[in-house]
Amino acid sequence: MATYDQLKRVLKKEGLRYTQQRQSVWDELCATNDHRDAEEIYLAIRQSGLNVSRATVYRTIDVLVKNKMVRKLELGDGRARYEHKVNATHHDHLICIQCGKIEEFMDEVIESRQDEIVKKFGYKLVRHIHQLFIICSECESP
Amino acid sequence: MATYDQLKRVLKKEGLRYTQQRQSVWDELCATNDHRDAEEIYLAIRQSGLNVSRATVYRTIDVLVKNKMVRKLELGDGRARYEHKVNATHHDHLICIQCGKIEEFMDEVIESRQDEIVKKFGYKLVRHIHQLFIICSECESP
DNA sequence: TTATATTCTGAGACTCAATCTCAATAAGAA
DNA sequence: TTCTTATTGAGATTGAGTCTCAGAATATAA
Repeated sequence: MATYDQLKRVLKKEGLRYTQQRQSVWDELCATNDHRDAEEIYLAIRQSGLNVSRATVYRTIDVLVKNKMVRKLELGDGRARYEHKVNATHHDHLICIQCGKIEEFMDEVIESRQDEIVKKFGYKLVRHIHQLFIICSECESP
Repeated sequence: MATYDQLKRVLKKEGLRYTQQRQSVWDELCATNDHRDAEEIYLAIRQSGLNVSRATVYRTIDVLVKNKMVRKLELGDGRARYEHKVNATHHDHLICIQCGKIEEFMDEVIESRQDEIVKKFGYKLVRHIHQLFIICSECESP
């Protein structure tokens, strides 16, 4: 697995042990490009025959998010979604409020305007959330 | 009170009765330009000597949000914040991750880029969230 | 006005994602 | 392999927000 070393390296950096459970969480996150919640990831791992607890899933995801291997998405519905960042470039999201489909967008102009706004205030930009809640074409005219 | 009629009109439109409790929630929301959570609003009303339940605060806020008298802000920390929209123009938010201070920004270029992006996808924009998480000048060099 | 119907409220039970606890288990250094 | 220490899992706990339902308040009918 290509990302096996990355996990080991990050765990070592954090002073954490390499375990089968942590590997399985990372594997499952990398298994798709979906934006899934913790419960879906937990169930998918169990589906594959491995025994991992919810607590471990949450704890491992936290480490991965902290080390930028995984991105956490807050959509305002009380359940965080996660996406792995292997081979990923920066992007923000379009979310269909009807079917829940999530798509990605990236706009250089918006990115630089953000920087300028923050600069004008004299602040330091740490991260941003930019979500466009839409009705997708399938939902608009099925 | 300038916004007294607005509340009555909206309640009538929704087929709801005008009550002291609903008025007090709306009054408290209008009392400041802060971005407060439901608990803070609940406590502020009680502080002023009125007896209103948490349930009523939440229920009333929902009606106000639905009717665009109040805006709900999801910052990803599990507690929604609310701001009244009296005399307010559209804006998005800068949030200091150190002290929690919230400031407002508005950028025509970003607004129109958003529309273009959504149009390119063939979707219909319903609403958007754009939050810049920053470290403010006071927190950066105290 | 009084009677009747309907909505509203409040206290606390409940939900659900996420976090915490702690005894048992596993990793890894020596 | 032994020993120390971190990790895990089951279930308890948290906390924001929602729901329930009997009693209170308000509107409508008479």
